Amino acid sequence: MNYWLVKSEPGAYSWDDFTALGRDHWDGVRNYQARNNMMAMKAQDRVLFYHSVKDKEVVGIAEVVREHYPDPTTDDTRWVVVDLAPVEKLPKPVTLQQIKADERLANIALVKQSRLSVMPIKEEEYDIILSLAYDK
DNA sequence: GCCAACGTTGGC
DNA sequence: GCCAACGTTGGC
Repeated sequence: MNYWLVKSEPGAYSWDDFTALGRDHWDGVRNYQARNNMMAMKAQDRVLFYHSVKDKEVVGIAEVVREHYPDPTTDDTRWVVVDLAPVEKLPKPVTLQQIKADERLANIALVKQSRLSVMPIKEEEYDIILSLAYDK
């Protein structure tokens, strides 16, 4: 089991949009590093759903339900999508501020590489983020 | 709304 | 193959 974090601007595509659909393909990734991360995703991997720009917080957990396949929104064969389904909404969103304030999370890509939209998360880091979501 | 960081493109 | 110009992302 691997762990990931994906970003979306809530104005463009929010957690609520995602849960309303129940399942959706994650399209529009046009960055090689992010694409490579998606290609490494396996069914059942856990994916943190992060709202960028406006909220700047992790809002929910999703699950990979279909591994990568060609992006149906483009003819360009370089790009792929995965299918994700919501698992649960976090009882309390974990803000970027909280993540930055926690020294155990100092090395996650969300902080180090702010422009990457699909990134791997270590299991320990995933656990820490969930503990922040559930403890407070 | 601004701008820093960074990825991509294209001229040479 | 280098690098300047340009576009985009996302935090502030």
